[in-house]
Amino acid sequence: MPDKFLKPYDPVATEPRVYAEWAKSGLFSPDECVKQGVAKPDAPTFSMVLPPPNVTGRLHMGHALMLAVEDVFTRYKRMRGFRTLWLPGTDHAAIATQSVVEKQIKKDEDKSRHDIGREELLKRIETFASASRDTIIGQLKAMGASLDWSREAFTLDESRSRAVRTIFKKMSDDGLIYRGLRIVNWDPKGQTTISDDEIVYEERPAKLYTFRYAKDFPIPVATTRPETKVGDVAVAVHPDDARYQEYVGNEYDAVFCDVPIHVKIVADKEVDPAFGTGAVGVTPAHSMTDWDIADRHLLTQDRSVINEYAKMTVPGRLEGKKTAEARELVVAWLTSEGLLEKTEDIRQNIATAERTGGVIEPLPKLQWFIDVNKKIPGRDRSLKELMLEPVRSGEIRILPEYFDKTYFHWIEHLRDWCISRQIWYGHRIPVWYKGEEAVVGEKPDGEGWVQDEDTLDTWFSSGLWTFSTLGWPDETIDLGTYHPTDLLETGYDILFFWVARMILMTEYALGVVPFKTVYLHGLVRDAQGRKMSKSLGNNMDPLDVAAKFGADAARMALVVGNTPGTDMRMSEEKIKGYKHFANKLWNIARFVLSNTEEADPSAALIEGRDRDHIVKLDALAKEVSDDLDNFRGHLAAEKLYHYAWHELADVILEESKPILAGADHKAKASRQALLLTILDRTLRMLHPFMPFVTEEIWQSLPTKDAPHLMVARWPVVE
RNA sequence: GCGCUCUUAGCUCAGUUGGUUAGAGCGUUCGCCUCACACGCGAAAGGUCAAAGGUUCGAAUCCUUUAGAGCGCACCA
Repeated sequence: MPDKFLKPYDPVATEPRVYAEWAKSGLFSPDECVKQGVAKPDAPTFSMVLPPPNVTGRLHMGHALMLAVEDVFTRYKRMRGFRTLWLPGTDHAAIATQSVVEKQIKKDEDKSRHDIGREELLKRIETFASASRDTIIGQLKAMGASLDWSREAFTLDESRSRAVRTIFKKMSDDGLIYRGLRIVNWDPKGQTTISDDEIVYEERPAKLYTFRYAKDFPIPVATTRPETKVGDVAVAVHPDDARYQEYVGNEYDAVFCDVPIHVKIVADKEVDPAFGTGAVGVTPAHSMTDWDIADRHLLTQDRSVINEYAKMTVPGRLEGKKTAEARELVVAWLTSEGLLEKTEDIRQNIATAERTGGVIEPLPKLQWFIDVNKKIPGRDRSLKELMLEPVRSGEIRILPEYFDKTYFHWIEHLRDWCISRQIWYGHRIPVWYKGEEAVVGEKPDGEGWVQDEDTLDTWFSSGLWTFSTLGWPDETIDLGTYHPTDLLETGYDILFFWVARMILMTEYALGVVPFKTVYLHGLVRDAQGRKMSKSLGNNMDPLDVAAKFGADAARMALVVGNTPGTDMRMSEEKIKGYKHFANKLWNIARFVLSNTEEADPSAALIEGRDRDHIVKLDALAKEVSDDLDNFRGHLAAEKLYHYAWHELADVILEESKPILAGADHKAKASRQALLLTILDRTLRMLHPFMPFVTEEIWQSLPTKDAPHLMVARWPVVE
């Protein structure tokens, strides 16, 4: 028995060393597995892409969960002889990354991005992103992730950029991408548009004002934003509302707080007769629904009264004022004119930008969109239908299954996807202008071409991730071999952001699904069930956890009993429990090795009642394999834990003591072979969950039949 | 408003398609440094599976209703 077993297991000293040995072997790569004979050249494949972490800093426990689950399946498939690819990478995360760097610059130098300029800002972001990437890669390795580093990708590298340009051009040629004036979610703080999904609603107290535009105006109107009323072009009432029917069609002129307005009364079914006065002042330029109402009634839509800095643009006393200030001025004016009828306190949901916290100001802007309803030429289907079909048919299976309802619900309400952003970090829109001319795709030859200023929504490039990472648009061997991928494992919180976009992009570009199964994990919360966040200071850093308890312990704590789709609570206590388990394995090995030093490990020696233990273990192996085949790692882990501790240690080891000390040599030999066999198989099955400690022990076993446990054969009887 | 999920031992959660006395971890109580392990061993207490009704030979598991909690989407004039 090696001396190392005389001391308790030390994960901190062991884990980095073991990882380095794996990395050196090259066996994270399926090509190398084939070359070294641990996978057959024609073996079935199992492939997965790593959801690329944002290069905004460092990983949190949610990432650790993702890594643990994905590595479990990866290692399992690899041990079962699949040509297994788990492909790593990072995401440039446009807005998120830029806003982190911008904040830092603001703090350190009190400068805005406009003070610094596009080129310089990009340089700084790239430096930051590259440092983040290094940190993140270190964390991925510390968690034991068996990722194929030879294929590492980045959403903004040249190969991925080419994929982005290619698909943009294809979509544009198919008429699916268009540029149009629409109401967008403008974030005045971040100075960019954001998508509907990047909005967070915050409930705040607000005041609801009931007023008339003028003394002779027949209908009182309720609003929480009096300052926008200078942009009104109509008043909408419900078609069935008896109170106002006689006025529908009438038009009125008024001067509202120094601003001349022209208001028409229209009937629209969108109006809720029970809210306020049942009459809506229609402000097309600054409200999504009002824009649509104006659209239906052919009213002016471009009556803009607020600019990108959330300041008023109308002449008179409001000019140049911030909206909040303007609101007070309008209320004061209404009061002095005797037009204000009522002020009520209400609770209101305010749209804010997820990244910057800025209050969203809906503005009409010229933006790039993807049309999700238009039929794709030659396919007789819209992008929306492409997203719907594979999930509906079961070609893509979402786990837990109930999430497909959420998915359908979201798609049904999906509107055209605004893909342009007014930030600098990201894929620049591949459209080139010269005078009246515009060219989509690669930069045309000749002088004087200017590229579109905007960048693409970061999800545009991450939507390509399963195939851009495999070399698309080139017809690479990787693409043919590993795509569609088998499993996509990610958090349910990005089902729409990312999973749906991947299905859209892949179905569109390749006409196939990006993955066959979607495994959605839940959120990792703190011991009290709160979300982990910087402001609460309850974050756990996976590196700290690994340093304290070992990555194996952290992985087990994250995996055992953690059903997909369900949030979990994490605590140091829990992780500590699995550190103890790693030590338990260590001591089991110590016992077995010290009692079998001169023994023959051949399983053929096992006889009599000892065979029953093998039968039991075979049954467990079958169950665990079945669980893993069906992505029930949480059950498999629990069963193995229970077996190792309460069967192997508590029962088998205990009953072995008298046999090993006894005089019956045949029984002793059988028992010794049994112990070695069971320990060997248990370690194999635990390896996907606790790769480090199992590898470290297995290296000292006489049953060792491969260079690494990582590529040893999975012990299941077929 | 539309939709989804959850409610199982003191706490945190499992329980795969309905099938024998409902499980685990932590915690608690009692006894143990027994030559693998005190990061441990042995034993014990603890649950009308939210409530009511239904389907069934049989329900924590399926259906209906109710109550409470959480989440998503929409609205938010």
